[in-house]
Amino acid sequence: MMEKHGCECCAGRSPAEPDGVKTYCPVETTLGLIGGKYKALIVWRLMEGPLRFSQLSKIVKCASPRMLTRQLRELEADGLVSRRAYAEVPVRVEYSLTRMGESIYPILAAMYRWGSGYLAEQGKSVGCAMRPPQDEPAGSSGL
Amino acid sequence: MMEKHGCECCAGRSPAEPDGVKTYCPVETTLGLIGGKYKALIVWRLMEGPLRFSQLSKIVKCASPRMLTRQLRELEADGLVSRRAYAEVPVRVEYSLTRMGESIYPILAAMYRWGSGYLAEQGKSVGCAMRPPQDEPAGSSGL
DNA sequence: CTGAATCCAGGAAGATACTG
DNA sequence: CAGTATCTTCCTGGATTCAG
Repeated sequence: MMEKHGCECCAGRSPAEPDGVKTYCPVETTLGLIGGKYKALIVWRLMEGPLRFSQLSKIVKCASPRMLTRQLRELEADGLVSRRAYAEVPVRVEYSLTRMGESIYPILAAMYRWGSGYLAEQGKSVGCAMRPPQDEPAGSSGL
Repeated sequence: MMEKHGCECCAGRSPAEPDGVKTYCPVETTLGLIGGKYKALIVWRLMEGPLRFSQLSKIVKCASPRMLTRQLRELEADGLVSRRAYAEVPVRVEYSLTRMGESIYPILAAMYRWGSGYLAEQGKSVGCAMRPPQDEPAGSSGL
């Protein structure tokens, strides 16, 4: 996934070094994980607890089933989301965050806060399907 | 730039609300600003001080002049980078961060740290043209 | 030195219809 | 309910060439 050419400058998404050892840029990696369409929103909402496919569909209203499935599959392959199917009738599938997925919350929250400030400075108004982040435990709020 | 359709769920990159008021998702906005190719690397390196076009070319080795120019122009249009041309012969152009551009550093640093942990857990090795982030002032290191 | 102009390929994403 | 299957469009980014 995301295989590119192999140059030390953009060693982000999986270049091959001359000696055959692949290296990755942490920032590009992180961006690649949550940069996909709806991914940030999906992860954000799953922070509150597991959701099933139909519930996610309502949250990410404009995503076609195909897109939603793809994003979820990628998040699953990347180890941020886990999928659990229940053998019931009708079928029930629940998506939840892995511990790795949960651990990315501070970054999303930081982006939310910084983005809000940026938008304010640009004279634009905030409005999205995410809910504002909870205040962090004292000490990290200074980010 | 980045005009899309207009749905409250993906109200990230500039949807039009029914009443004509555009709203934006802070997280999508932030991702849009640094998500472009080489943008994170460019901003990261400019943290250390202004750089001219040729210097950036050496840092972002695999970027063609066209791409580098485009990324820089977008960063400039978004208010993160400022461009200064000196009427000399030969021409000299310096790029530097605006205050808004500098203010995004904690987010990049947080992504660097989280991404490093993620890569470690995946058994992959880190290696990129960025330099590891400096330690933050005590208190915010707990991000 | 710092780009601009042009052309092109590949992947991401949208629309629509269908299924176990 | 929770997806798949196709087809198409769009946009990002790459390669190359030329210019002030």
